[in-house]
Amino acid sequence: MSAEISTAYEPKSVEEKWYRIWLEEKCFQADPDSRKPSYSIVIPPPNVTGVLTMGHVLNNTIQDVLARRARMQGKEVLWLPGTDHAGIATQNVVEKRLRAEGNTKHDLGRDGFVQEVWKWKEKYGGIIIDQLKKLGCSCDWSRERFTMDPGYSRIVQETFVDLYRKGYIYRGRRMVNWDPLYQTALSDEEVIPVSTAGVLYFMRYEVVENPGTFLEIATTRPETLMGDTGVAVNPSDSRYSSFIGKHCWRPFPRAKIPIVADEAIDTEFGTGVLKVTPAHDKLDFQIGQRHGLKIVDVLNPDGTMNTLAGEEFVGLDRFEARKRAAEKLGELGLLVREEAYQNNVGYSERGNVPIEPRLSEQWFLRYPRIRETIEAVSSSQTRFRPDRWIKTFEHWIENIQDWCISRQLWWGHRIPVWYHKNDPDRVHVDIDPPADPENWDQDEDVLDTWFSSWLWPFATMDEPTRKKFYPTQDLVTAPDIIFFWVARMIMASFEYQGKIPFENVFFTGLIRDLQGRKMSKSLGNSPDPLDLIARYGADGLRFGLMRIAPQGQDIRFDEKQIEEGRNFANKLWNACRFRQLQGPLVEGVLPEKISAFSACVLDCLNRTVERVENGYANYAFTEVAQSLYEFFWSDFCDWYVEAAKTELQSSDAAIVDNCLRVLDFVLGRVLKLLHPFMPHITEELWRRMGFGSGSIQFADLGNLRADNRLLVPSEIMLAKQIYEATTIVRNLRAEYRIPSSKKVRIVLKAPTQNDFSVFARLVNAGPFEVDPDFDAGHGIPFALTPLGQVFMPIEGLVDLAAERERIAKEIAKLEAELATVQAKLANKSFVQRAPSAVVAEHRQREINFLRKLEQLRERTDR
RNA sequence: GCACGGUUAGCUUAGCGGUAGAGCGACUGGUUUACACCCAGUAGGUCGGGGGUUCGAUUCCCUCACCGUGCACCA
Repeated sequence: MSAEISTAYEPKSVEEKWYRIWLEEKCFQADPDSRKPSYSIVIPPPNVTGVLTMGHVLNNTIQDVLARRARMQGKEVLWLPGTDHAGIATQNVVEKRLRAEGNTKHDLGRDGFVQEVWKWKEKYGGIIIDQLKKLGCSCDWSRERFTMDPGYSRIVQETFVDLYRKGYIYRGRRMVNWDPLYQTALSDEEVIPVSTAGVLYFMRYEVVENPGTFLEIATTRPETLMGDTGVAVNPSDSRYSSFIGKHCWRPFPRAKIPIVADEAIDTEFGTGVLKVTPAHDKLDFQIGQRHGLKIVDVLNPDGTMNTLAGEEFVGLDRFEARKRAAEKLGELGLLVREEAYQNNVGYSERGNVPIEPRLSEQWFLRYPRIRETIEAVSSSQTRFRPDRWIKTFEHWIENIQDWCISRQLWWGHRIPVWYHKNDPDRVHVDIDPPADPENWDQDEDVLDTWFSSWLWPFATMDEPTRKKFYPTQDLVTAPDIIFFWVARMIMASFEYQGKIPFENVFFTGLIRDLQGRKMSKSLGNSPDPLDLIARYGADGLRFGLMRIAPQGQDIRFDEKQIEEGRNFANKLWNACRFRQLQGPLVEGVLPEKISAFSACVLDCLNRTVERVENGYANYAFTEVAQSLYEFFWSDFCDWYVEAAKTELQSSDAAIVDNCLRVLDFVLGRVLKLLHPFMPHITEELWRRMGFGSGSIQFADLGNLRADNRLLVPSEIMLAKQIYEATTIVRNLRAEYRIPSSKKVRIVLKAPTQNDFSVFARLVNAGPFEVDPDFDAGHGIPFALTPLGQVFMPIEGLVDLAAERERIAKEIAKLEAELATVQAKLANKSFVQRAPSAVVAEHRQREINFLRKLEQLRERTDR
């Protein structure tokens, strides 16, 4: 027998111990040469700067559940981990450190800075990897990848070169989203619309040809008026048609600008007149193109005004300049009025500053394989779960714009393009530099981080690994990166592997706080998962979270739920402790000696296995966790173990023996079923109890159900009746305020030969009698149970009035229910149209109610 | 503006055509052969409002309100 188990489960040492052993035993390593069927999943690579958040916990717990279950199903499992170099985020972290030391990246120069980032990465990067280990993740760490590993980088560059040669990648001077803080272009996906309280300024421009006549114009951005090179109205707008072709005076710097007609002008908005600033607005740029307007850029890359804005504005921040421009308009008598105005302003996702539409030279990708990608998702070749995300996905991809893939950063994959020093039109696009590098300059930009992430599922695998494990089975991710990542991976996979990258995409919900707000650093409403692990254990955290994470629905996080997870682990621990105190394990349930209670618990187990399997089939992890929770706590601990306490005392050795066998059978199954959710505690108990010498991770999940021959319906029914009767009698005791610890005489008035020792114990009877001829005196507390009439003769307590009142209440309740049923049965339409089974069920209920009422009335009438 | 979710006991939620279920919290009682991270029991719900379909609607349809998310607009 193993050492005795302590009374409260202490996760810390157990979790650390097993994780260490799993790594030592290389339990998580995937073998491409294995003959077993494969199962694979690639981790959504967290930022190398990242620390574990609740989102990661949710995400990675689900992946671990899937991976561990697959392992137990006898599959060769690859869960491939790694981190993302996270261009802006990482560069920013290192720049901040430099600034703290009084340096800038320019002091180091490009190469020096990049080296500095690598140093930082080696020293501090990837903390999250260790945190994932604390969570128990069964990743194959021997295959950990980083998006800037030499091999990975090479694939990124090859991809660029290949797409360039195929004509998908091109360079162009275009309007892009400019982040003035980080001073780089961004893709459309990195711009977040934020509802902002602003001001709509109504100003007036004088018409050159009609002095004294003014056009009134509404704008939110007066600071860009120095870049106005035109004024536009809708050609159908009769208010302004006479001005088309004439000119306005731009007030400062004073200049004549043409009045043009353009369909894009909304006559309803503002005054119906638009000032056209082609350098600082996407729509204005298009209008400018159509009418040959000049482009005057009045902003510096950092969001301050440049010399073209005029002397008094130079160097002012754009928001300062806005105020100043409005003031100046006022001084000139050109500001008509100001109006409070709520509008959406595009913010940089990373920099959290308003982005600036800016004309610049950038690299763009025209997406490949769009049709195949739409088709793969629409036809469920890659299946989205829940499938409502298909619509979102289709809408995005059908309106897709070319992807701006260049970033003005130093940290990242440098664009493999060189320009000839003497002949700028000569470009060299290749993964290798030109043979005469001294005559060439390499492009200064790096690629968008997502341009490396979109290759993740296959760029992380070598050829033999791909052969065995690609495409992967499941991808688990939050829906907020459906465009950034999921869609693009499918396209890349079609282009380079000729197939889908994953069979299923499971979109988790977002974790919110109890007020429904997103968790964020600035709100400080995000609990630290490591702190939760320290207090509740990784298993408790995992199970608690999984039990409240409904399919594709956002999750209101409540620490109470994690506490319940810990409590559940403790319950499991103690149930095993109870079992261990009874002696060593006994394998195999014997059909001939099965008790009613055993049959009942095995029946419940089988139903639970059914629910669990359905849950997994539907990716309904909450359903899986919840079924296991209910079965184990309620059916097994509350009912079966309590019943077992009686059976284990039986003088019949066969009964004792088989009860132990059933306990062991169920516990073994429960440990296996729970292992994907609570890997550490189940491993500890599995080995400590002696269920197997090897790791539970590889225990066969094949046959979890009890043999149907054990499930005699009449026996199951008997157990259920006894349980129901137990509740009724406990209820009766409570009504009479008899402490649950106090033994009290219980008489079952029924002709029967069954053994009621379990019942007697469950209701804490002392003594318990079965007496078909019991002479029930008046006022003796009484209840109707499925076993028959139960009396509770209490010494010195015969309160006729109280008992009568209690029964009267019960009668009233029954009568109300009876009335409902009878009303339905009296309804001809119901009897005729409802399915006969439903009608029959109602008739049966009517009979049952009548029978009960009769017996209750008998008690009061006497 | 368009689209997709959600609205069930004080809180977190399950159910999704045929007697509304759980956990937490509240209340009552409890050191009973593991577990107070526990056990037994009680109270608490016109299932967001209105209309429709149906013998019957929390469940299906329409509509409104509110909350959330995405997309578009964003002068």
